[in-house]
Amino acid sequence: MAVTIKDVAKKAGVSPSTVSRVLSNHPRISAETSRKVKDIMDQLGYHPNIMAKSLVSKTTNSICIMLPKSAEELFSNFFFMELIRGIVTQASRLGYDVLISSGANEKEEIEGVSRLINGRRVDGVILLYSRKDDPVIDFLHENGHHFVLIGRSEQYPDILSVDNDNVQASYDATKHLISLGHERIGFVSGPPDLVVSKDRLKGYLDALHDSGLEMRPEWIVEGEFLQDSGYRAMSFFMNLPNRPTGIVLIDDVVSFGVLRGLHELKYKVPEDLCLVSFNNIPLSELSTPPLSSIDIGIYNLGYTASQVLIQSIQNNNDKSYQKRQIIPHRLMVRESSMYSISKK
Amino acid sequence: MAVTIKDVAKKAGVSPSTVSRVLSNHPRISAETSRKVKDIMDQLGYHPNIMAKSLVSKTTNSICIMLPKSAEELFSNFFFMELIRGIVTQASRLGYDVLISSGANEKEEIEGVSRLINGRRVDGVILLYSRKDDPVIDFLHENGHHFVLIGRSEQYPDILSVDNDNVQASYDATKHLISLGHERIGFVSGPPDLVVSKDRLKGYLDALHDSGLEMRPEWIVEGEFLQDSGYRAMSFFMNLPNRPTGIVLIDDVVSFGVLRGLHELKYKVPEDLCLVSFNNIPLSELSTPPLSSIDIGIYNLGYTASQVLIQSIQNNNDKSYQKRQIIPHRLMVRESSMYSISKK
DNA sequence: ATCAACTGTGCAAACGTTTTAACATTTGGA
DNA sequence: TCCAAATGTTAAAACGTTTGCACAGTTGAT
Repeated sequence: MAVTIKDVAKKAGVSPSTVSRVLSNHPRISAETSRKVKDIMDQLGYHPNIMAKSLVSKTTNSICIMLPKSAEELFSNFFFMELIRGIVTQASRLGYDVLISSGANEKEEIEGVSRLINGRRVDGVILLYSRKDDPVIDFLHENGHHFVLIGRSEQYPDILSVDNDNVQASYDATKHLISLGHERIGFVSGPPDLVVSKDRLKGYLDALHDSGLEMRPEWIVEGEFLQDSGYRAMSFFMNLPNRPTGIVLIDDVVSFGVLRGLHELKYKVPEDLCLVSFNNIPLSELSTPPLSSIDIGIYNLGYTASQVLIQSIQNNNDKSYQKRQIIPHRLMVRESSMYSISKK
Repeated sequence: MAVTIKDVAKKAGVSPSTVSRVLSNHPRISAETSRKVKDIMDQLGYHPNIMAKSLVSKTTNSICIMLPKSAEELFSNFFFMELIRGIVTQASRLGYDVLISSGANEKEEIEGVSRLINGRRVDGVILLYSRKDDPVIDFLHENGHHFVLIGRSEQYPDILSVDNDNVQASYDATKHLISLGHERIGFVSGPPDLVVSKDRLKGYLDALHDSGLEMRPEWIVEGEFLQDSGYRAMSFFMNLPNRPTGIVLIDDVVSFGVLRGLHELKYKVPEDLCLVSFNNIPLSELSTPPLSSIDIGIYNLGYTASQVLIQSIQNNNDKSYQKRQIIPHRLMVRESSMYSISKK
């Protein structure tokens, strides 16, 4: 059917081994033979069978991405697509293919990843999230598979990971409000089982503490990465007797919910409430008013994750490289936080 | 190293063939043998080697998605992620893995897809876009590969494709404005080399024609799927002597650009200009005012594309199924178009 | 009792590569 | 001139499956 290495060999009058060596640029092949074989390949339209190659070489030149079920959420769409773009771009540059796997729950996720990695279909895995106590991480770690985590693991501090300095980023966002004179600052967090929620909360608390500002439990609200959470947080905050004048939010989409609510209730942003959030998705400069946001370099996170994973696959033993990569963040100040509080 | 079918066979005291047959639920295997072999598999932690299986069965149980370089554009992020989710979900349900491929230009795209499909790494391809005269389609069609197009091909009308009835959808959007009394209606299109731009333009023109309304060339503007295009179209329209009172736009993100411009210039939506656009991305109900938009069922497009492709792979010969699937669309009327023009 | 059909299993070839070891030829230093 | 090293190529085994064919044993209708 398809043309194989044997067909090429026969037509070129050499052995299959020679053809194989031409393919891999083996140093001991003469220039003449190489030329001739390559011509025949073109002529016959030869394409190496990747499966056969993988079978014998025990390496697949592909990696897989675990897409969490939470990718269904609104927030995730931009974030994950951007991550995937970064991953695919760098992987492809390094000659790797990318598979996407997903599962409806943790059990399915493990089954999927196990099938792919134990079935020798992929050489490594990228995890796009970091839950606390994640059994998928347990599985990969215990069995010594190659993987990299986008985010941070509390269970295994020394695994390969690519992350932002979320504590610092949140510290920066909070300090930004403090520098504008805000003294009552709220925080809208994400699901408590995500490490990122914890880290950003810590940065917020640190900043308050360092500035000698009051921290009140009722100024901290938990939610999802959904605009509804923002809406609800807004209602809650605005009804407090001594309400915050500024808030830090875990994600831009949550901010959109807050904006919508404030608009409905005829509040003004930033005069009545200042907002700073995370992720700097493209629409955050399109909202009314435009949102101040911490750019976390999503594409760069994905790009670097590919890089790190493939490096680890290729230098199986070499432990010299950095285990944990930190992608720099950057506060984009826009109208939603441009309001100074004058002290009375 | 890893545990193979032979290890299982030896331990179970049967032949490798029997183990293989247990794996594929061959009818002639006795219940007792099957039980025993399966126990041993669990005990040994056996996982079939997918590569070896593919090599002999000449089928990979995977498909690939060609991610166009335009995925870098803003609009695309939500759209493509949603498509991918649909594709991956259905593929995984049918036991297929999904690979993502991309290329910086058409040449790279063809090389990538050729390597994967000729290298027998994937059984079929899903194309996420439909350009006019696309060489990737030429390549796939000429070589008789399995593929499905999300969109429509002008070159090959009878290839497998999943699409909306974009002409009708655009007709509906335009009719909606007409039914509110609008008589001067503009259209903001996308890049002219995309089939979808052409189809939506046609629906708009048909609707005007059927209602006996005037069509003016200056009311039709071409752009990209970017908010900047919307901004520019807005400036252009609002400076016309006899400007439109309503416009149909190729994409929600373009509408965001229009909204921003109108807001800056203190125009009111929908009073000064009514908007209806396409795709109904989640943020379109969050904008001020919320956008009227045609929901095209993005997830469903992806889901169906998987379904159709895999069906075609599995029934290689059977030509009985529908070549072209149309996903229903639905107009979501929101505030941006809720303004009737009274006849004078 | 006979034989056809069925049931359950094993043997061995095949899938398309890579790679080890071996071989033949050439080169060049002493 | 001789031998060691370098160069270029090949034969054959291996990777882990699937599957057509063969075979033995059982069943059941005549």
